[in-house]
Amino acid sequence: MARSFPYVLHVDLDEFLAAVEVLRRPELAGREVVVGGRGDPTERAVVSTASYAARERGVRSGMPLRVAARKAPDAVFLPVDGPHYLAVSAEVVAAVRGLGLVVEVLGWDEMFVGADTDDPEALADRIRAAVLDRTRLHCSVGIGDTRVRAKIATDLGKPRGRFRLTAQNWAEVMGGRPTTALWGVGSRVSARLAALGITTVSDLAAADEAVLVAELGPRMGAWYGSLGRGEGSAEVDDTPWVARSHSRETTYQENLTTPEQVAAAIRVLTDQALDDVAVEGRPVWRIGLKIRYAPFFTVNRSRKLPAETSDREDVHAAVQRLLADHLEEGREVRLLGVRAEMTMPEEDDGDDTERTPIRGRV
DNA sequence: TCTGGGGTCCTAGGACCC
DNA sequence: TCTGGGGTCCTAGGACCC
Repeated sequence: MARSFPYVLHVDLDEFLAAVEVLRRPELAGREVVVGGRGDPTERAVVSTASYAARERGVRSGMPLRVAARKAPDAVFLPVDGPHYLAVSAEVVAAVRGLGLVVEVLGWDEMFVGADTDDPEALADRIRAAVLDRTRLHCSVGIGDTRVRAKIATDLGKPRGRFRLTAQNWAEVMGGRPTTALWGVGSRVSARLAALGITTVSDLAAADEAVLVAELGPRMGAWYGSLGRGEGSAEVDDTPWVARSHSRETTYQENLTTPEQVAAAIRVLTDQALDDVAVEGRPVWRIGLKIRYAPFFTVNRSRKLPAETSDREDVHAAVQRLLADHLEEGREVRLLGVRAEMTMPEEDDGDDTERTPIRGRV
């Protein structure tokens, strides 16, 4: 159930993937550790998480492993071990739920927690202690009177700390920062805002909503305005997430060059995506295809199926048709992806749930 | 520097129907 | 012969997040 709280806490593990790997290999403590891809810095892959020591050398999430290796030649490179992180993540969530709190999981390493208390700092400390006690992992906690403020506050408390960000200190703490400091404003939107003369959070907070709507659309325009003021929901919803789609994509170490190679690779990806769909037990109603041609030009194509289906061969046939209709032969292929969108279970509550643009999990 | 993988949501434009 | 207005469905593309 979704419920509003006086305070929302945002709990975020510190250097999660790297910290988990250090637990498995204590001799790595304090060292430059980079987790990404298959752990081979000569491959086409990027950094998932770098330890704080590696960050001091300039290594960042999303950076190509090759670049990371140049910046931190002595770093230890490790492969991403998703299943293990998922298991550890479940332990972290259990530690917080064990305190009798309402928890909304956002991803592997973060969650919102409902706080009905006069002393949110004390609760934050209890959470940090419980997580450390059960998993030997450190986390940081953001305290806010909205979800947005809690989420942003966490970074201000990192590492191993906490920070309170509410209507009282929002303008003072955030006003002078660039709009990209906000959760949901990336480089593209910040550039469009800058063209309107809006460069800081306080600029955005004071911006004319009509101007924002004209530039960014009716829904998003209004939403960005409130974001600049830190306003928004203070709800925490602990109902389990229902996935809308599953997808698989692969960047090939060597580009694919023939249509036969591409068709075979698409079949493999479709099978993998359908394995995830099968766990959900819901039919597929739409399929998507992603093709990244060399050097780096990406197209997405999708198609609604003539009828919902749970038959694997139906989906295979549809994906192969979509591919045949859109693959440009003679161009080398760097990445392929297949997405299957599933029907949603019938909703129990008819009223349309207030959905914020920036969501998603993992 | 040479750019992963798994997701979600929003917007715009064309097709089609009344 | 040149032309409405509204609504819905579908697809492509964009943006963002972890």
